[in-house]
Amino acid sequence: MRSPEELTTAFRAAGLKVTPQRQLLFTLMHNNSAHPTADSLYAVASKQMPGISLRTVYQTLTDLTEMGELRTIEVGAGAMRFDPNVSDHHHAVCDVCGAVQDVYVNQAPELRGLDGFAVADAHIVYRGRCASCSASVKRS
Amino acid sequence: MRSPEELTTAFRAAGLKVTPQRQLLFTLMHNNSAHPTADSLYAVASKQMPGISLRTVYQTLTDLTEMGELRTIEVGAGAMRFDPNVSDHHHAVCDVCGAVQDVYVNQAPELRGLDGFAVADAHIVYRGRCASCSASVKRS
DNA sequence: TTCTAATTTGCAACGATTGCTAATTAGCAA
DNA sequence: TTGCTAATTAGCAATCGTTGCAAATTAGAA
Ligand SMILES: [Mn+2]
Ligand SMILES: [Mn+2]
Ligand SMILES: [Zn+2]
Ligand SMILES: [Zn+2]
Repeated sequence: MRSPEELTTAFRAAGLKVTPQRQLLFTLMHNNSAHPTADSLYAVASKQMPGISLRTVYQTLTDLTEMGELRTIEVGAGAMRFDPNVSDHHHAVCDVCGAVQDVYVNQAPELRGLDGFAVADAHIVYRGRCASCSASVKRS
Repeated sequence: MRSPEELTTAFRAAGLKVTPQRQLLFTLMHNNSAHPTADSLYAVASKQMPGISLRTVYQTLTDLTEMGELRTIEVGAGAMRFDPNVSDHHHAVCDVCGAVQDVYVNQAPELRGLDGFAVADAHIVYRGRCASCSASVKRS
C-alpha cells in the first residue's frame, strides 16, 4: 500500500474525496504488519477519532482493496483480515495468540491430482505457534 | 471416514445413539468427494428424509468431525465444507463453478520469514478453473 | 414393556458483513 | 468567500452461516 500522501493524490485523481476518516485509516494501515480485522482497526481508529463508524472503516477498507492498495486474507475461522502488503506471500497463524505473520515460499511445490485444473492463485495458511508463544511454553 | 456399518458400531460403543437421521448422513458422506457444505448436504438429505432439520445436519457433522471421521475446510469465502477424506491433502477451488477438488503436494516448499514460528499444519487453497470450466472457455 | 438419557427440532440469538437512507461535507466554481 | 452538489458518513436494519436453548421425541438398555 502506498503512503498516505500518495493515496491522497490517488483518491482525488479518482474523483474520491479525502476525508479525515480516510486520512486516519490511511495512516493506520500504512506499514501495518498486524493483519488487522475491520473491527480491530475500528478499535484503534476510535481512540484517535471518537465517533468514527465501523461502517466507514469497512467502506474504506473495501475501497482500498478495490484500488489494489490492500489485499484481504482469510485465515480459516474468524473475521476477514486486511493486509497492506500486496506482494506474493503466505501467512502463518499462531493457534495460541492469533497473531498472523508473513511467510514467503521459495519454490512452488510439485502437485498431484490437479487433473486439468488451471491454477491462477495459491494461498497457504500455516498454523502452529509463533516464536513468542513457543517461548512461553518452554518457560512454563 | 469409515463405512456406515463401522460408524454404527463406533457410535454405539461411544454411548451415542444411531438414529435414522444419522444413518442417512453416514451414507451421504461416505465416499463423498464433493466437499459439501452443511446446507448442500441438508438439501440432499431432505429429499430422502423430508423433515430432517438443518440443525441435525450441523450437529451430526460436528459430531463426526470431533470423532475424527471428517475434517472441515474453509476455502476463502462462503460456508464451511466437510470432507470425509481425512488424509493429508489440499484443495483447488474453481472460480467459475465453485467445485472443490483434492490436491496432493509431493514435497513441502522451503519457507522464508518463519522466524521461530513452529509449524504444526499447513493448508493450501488453489484458485483457478477446473478442467470442465476450462473446456467450456475453449469451446465458447 | 418401561424408563431415561440422548437426540431431534424449531426458533432465537449470534458475529461478521452489507444494504439503505437521511444528514453531513469536501472540493469545485462563481 | 460563498454556494452548490455529488460524495461520504453514520446509524440501523437486514443478511448469511452457525450455534444456543428448551420442549418434545425416541433409541436402546433393563
Ligand atoms: Mn501478509
Ligand atoms: Mn478434500
Ligand atoms: Zn502466538
Ligand atoms: Zn469449474
